[in-house]
Amino acid sequence: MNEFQPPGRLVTLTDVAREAGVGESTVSRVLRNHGSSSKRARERVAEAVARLGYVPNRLAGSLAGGGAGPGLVGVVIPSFANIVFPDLLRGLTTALEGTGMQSVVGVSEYDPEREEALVAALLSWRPEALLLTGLEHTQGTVALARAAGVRVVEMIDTDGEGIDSVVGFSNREAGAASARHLLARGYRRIGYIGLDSEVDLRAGKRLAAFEGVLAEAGLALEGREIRPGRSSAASGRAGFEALLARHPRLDAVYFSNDDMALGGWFACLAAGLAVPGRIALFGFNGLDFTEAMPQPLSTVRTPRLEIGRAAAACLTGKTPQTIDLGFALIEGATA
Amino acid sequence: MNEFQPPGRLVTLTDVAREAGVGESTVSRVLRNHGSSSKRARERVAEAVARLGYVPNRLAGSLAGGGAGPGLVGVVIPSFANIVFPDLLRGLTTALEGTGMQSVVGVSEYDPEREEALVAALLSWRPEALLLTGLEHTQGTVALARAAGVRVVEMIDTDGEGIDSVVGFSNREAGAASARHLLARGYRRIGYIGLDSEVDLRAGKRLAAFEGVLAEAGLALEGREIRPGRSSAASGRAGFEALLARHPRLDAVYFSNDDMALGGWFACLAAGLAVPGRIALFGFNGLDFTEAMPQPLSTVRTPRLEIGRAAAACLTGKTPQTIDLGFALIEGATA
DNA sequence: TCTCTCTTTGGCAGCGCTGCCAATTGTGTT
DNA sequence: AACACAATTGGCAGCGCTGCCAAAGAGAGA
Repeated sequence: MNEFQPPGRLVTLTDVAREAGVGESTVSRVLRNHGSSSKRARERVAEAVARLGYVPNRLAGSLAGGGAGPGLVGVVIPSFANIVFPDLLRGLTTALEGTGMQSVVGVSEYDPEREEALVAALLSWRPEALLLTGLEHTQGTVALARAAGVRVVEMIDTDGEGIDSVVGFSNREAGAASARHLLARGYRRIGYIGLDSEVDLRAGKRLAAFEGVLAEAGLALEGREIRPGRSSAASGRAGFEALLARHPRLDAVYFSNDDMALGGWFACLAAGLAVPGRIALFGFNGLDFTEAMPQPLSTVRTPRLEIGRAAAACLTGKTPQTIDLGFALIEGATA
Repeated sequence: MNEFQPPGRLVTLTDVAREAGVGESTVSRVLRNHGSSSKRARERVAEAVARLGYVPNRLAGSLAGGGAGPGLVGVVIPSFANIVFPDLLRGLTTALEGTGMQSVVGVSEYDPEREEALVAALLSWRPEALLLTGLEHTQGTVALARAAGVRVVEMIDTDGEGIDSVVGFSNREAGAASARHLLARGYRRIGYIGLDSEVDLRAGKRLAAFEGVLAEAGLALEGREIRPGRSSAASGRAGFEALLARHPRLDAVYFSNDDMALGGWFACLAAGLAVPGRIALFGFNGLDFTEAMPQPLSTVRTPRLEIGRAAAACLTGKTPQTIDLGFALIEGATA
């Protein structure tokens, strides 16, 4: 590498051209392997690049080429604190690997206004595509996304109208399936533990559908505990203990998330409550640990990695797509 | 928003200038709130921007301004699968919020070569700074990072020489402290369960220091189980069962990660082994769930969020820094 | 040897923006 | 009313690269 660069001025393509004794366009062509070039030119350029330690400037490249070549993908997720979203990114990154695209990530903290600001900020980097979470956005977000003229993929939820492409599963159906499962197992005095539905809209949809099924059976939630902050085992445990203190006769609890359910299970263990004999537990997401539990958690497995991967596939697609990847009800041993 | 844009041509600053009836430089100045401008100019520009739905092109802006204004930050993590790294990103993103900087994330899958390729790719977007994980990199990575002329922050590990800035804690000391704790509690027949140390180098350092302390006490690991794939409760449980089958007389197990330890605890529960009476469990990371367990897990809490936050602070710093954020040994109830 | 075609090459405009500078306008002073 | 001075403004070069095009070189065939 060249250690004699005056700091502040990086090696440019022009430097490489001079060093290699060829024209700029030749260097450009060789580097992008685009158009024809002689073997000799390719060698000289490669040498010069290595000698100078040239790193192309994609800002300039994308600007000049009108976004030619693989570029950036803007991604907005609500949070890093819920494992769901890293899982999404994991699937996405895996699938993006090899395309040369890089993701620029923004975190909205479940705030639609912040999401809008992030979308504007991300679009200013002229990404090739925009990935959002959920279907609910501000008008401004929708307008920005539409006007950007790039593929937009909304992930996770399929219950509603998308801007462009949608990849996910039906949260409503997942909630309904959970309720049907509990009813089929004979549970009637059911409680719910989750976060604010105004914040986690998908959990809100599941809960609404869950309650809908209960209502059809002439039942209602016997109690509910809405927890502040993020989803965690500690919060689930505290919520469970509080809920059970208020409603001692509950025979099942539906959690918004497996993390929370794990906390509930810990609480049962600590209090010596038989699961599911005394009380049944039902989670959501199908996180890894659930199957390792002495009694596997009854839950709904969501295709998080697959959503990320499918979203990546959508990005490059020519036409908008709507993909429902479904979910799987895991019977487990806790409900 | 303007719905009449011929697709493919986005609104430019020149369009805004024309619409507002002012010069381009005026628009530029107003938008960046840089230099002086009259109230009238500001209003007209704001109107035009709103009317046209203008989104600035930062590719052009950064190119022209020599990287002026808040830009991109390149981040390379080994994986999204280990909660540690999303936690890092969470801290980072939180701290970056409001600076206007956006992070471009690459995942190396613990492969140094891939890390090098990612660094090259990220640098081509001319980020303001580069965040790497750990201190071990290929020569090429180091050369690229050095030549880039930007702040480089290596996160998590402080056991060694950094390229520029370093934020983390001593993995060696964490391993040593864990061993001292187990020895002090009287455990002598100790096993280890973790992933390949060649892959997770930090875990390797912890284990080496752990074994070093045992050696000083005239002891050695009685057995070890190296698991393929990623860290998970399921893997921890399977590893624990396998290890205990081979070494039935173990009285304590040190896990490379709390996830794995949770799996071990599940195994004990399923097999009816008293913890820590029959066998003690010791984890690493201090993940959220550990404190919600009926017996809180004995572990070492690592300052993951804080590392992310401190790294963000380093980015903007004028001089390289080395920050050791330490760790906390959590006595818990399993060892 | 000469022409015709195909390959390879370099020059240069321009992507959208910012920095610089000179020109213009407005304000306060005597 | 004429002046100095500050605030505001627009034109234009140029950031590093790519696309286009015309020019030059290399073969191939007559």
